[in-house]
Amino acid sequence: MNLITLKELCEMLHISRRTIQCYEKEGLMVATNKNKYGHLLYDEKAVERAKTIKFFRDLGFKIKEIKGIIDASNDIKKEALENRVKELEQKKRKLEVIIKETRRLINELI
Amino acid sequence: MNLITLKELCEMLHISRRTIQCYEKEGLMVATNKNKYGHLLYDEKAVERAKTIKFFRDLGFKIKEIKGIIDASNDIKKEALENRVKELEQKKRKLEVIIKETRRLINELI
DNA sequence: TTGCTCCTCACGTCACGTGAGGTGGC
DNA sequence: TTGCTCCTCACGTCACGTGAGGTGGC
Repeated sequence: MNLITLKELCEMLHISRRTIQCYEKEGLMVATNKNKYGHLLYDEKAVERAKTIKFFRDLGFKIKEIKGIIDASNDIKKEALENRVKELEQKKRKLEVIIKETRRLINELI
Repeated sequence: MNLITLKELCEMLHISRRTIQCYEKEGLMVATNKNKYGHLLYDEKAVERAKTIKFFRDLGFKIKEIKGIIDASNDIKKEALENRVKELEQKKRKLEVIIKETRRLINELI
């Protein structure tokens, strides 16, 4: 049972202490334990949980939405992910359009 | 001098009344006038101003950043826009990566 | 004792969203 | 008088950011 500290977890996932604190307050995850000094500790399962939450966040899901799908069936997860992929592709197309528009504007600003 | 109402401005730009109110409170723009009933009115210059602000917002600039560039020289604007385009392309690449990852995950969830 | 790290609140931030309470013409 | 539209506050929201104040080992 390898336990890591909150700081190590944050460095591993490239997120802040406050972000993890937010996940915990919303009930999305819990620290595995505390050491004798009161420092928060996380085991591998907790680390995986945090990674999953971050993955959903990167996909643009809100914390409350994540609460609704992270422990749901594969069918529900799959549907949510498929819908999200469609939205992300929409977003990507919009990004491409605005990048082009901006390029044009930059050239006009010579 | 064609004046339009706040509602018409909002419909034209596909943004909310509250969004315009926010731009105005931050000092980014002002209503041209009010009619005798106190309704807010905007002339073509104000409409163009609002369009420009929305364009910068779509590009991801914060309101305070917009305050710093909207009335600046073309050189300053150009630099800000070029930096932003680079960031948007970064964002686009990240989006592509996460879309692929999600597709892979969806297939694993069969 | 000093410096360093961690912890737990809790207010701040950003760009609006969402009423609340009031006005004016029809 | 009723219904509809607009207006101006101002609190709420979301996901953290940023101290504040305190603890414990070295």
